Amino acid sequence: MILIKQAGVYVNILNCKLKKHLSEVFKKNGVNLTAEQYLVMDTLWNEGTLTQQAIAFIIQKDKNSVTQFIDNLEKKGLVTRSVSKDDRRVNNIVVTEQGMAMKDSTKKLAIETMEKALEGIPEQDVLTFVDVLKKVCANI
Amino acid sequence: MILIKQAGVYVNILNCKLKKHLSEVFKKNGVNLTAEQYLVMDTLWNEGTLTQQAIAFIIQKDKNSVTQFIDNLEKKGLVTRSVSKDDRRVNNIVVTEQGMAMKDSTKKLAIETMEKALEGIPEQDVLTFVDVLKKVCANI
DNA sequence: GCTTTTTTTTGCATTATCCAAATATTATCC
DNA sequence: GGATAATATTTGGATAATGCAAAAAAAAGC
Repeated sequence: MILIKQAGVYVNILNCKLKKHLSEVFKKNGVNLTAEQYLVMDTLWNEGTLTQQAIAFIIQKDKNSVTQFIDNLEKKGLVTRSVSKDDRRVNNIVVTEQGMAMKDSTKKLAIETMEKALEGIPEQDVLTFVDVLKKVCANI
Repeated sequence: MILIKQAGVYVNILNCKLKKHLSEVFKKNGVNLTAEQYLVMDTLWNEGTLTQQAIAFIIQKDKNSVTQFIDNLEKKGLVTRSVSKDDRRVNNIVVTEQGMAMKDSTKKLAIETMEKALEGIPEQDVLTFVDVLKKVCANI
């Protein structure tokens, strides 16, 4: 019972710490991205060009938030909006050269940060952890 | 490797969903609290009167955030600041009658929300989940 | 007593998120 | 074909969480 309540509390605390920590690691290494902006960039790096709606679906944020993320990433020159030829309501979000140039090093930083965070935790427990995370996401 | 990266992503998504969902449940039941405000109230309900610094330590937020949480809770009439007699720099944060009146029903709502979120997940996995959450928090 | 430390506040900035309304475009229905 | 509905995105306005730096007030140390 107590444990159940703690789950929510620790998810909150952990999220906060992870975001802050990742920001610091990025900053130290000259990467100017918030956690959410990284989320978007990583999605684009993995999936290629996507519409804003598709991004919103994948990272499970609402459309207004995505509009803002793209605004900020565009200001930084990392992505561009390109109106779709098929449907002119749609923006295709394309990673720029500058955005691609930082891909490998930035991904590496993110992975190293998570590896350090998960240090000393048995692999099986990490598997369970991610599995529960996904299931709870689906439950809500 | 992919899995490790996912952990951070899902912690972010889950936190967002949990906060939103809890807000909705609270709202539906006439409880006017954000997730963070609930965190503070729950801490005070459990521990009794605390200084702002103690609250910040327990919920692991910074002092400025706590100042704001207390401001908002005070506006809602749920807590009061009471200058300590021992050390006049210190505010003792006291839950008001109104704050105490909502304790049981609000706690119940929060627990039920988490129970639903964890529905269908084996108890052993929930234990591992919370254990990993705590360990990762400690790692950062 | 003077300096340092501690607790909290204040002001200011950014970011994430939400809601509702507006815009532009496409799809549908009669 | 033209009115209407649906879709993708933007905009404006709001709240909230967080961060940083400086200020204020009180206590502690020497």
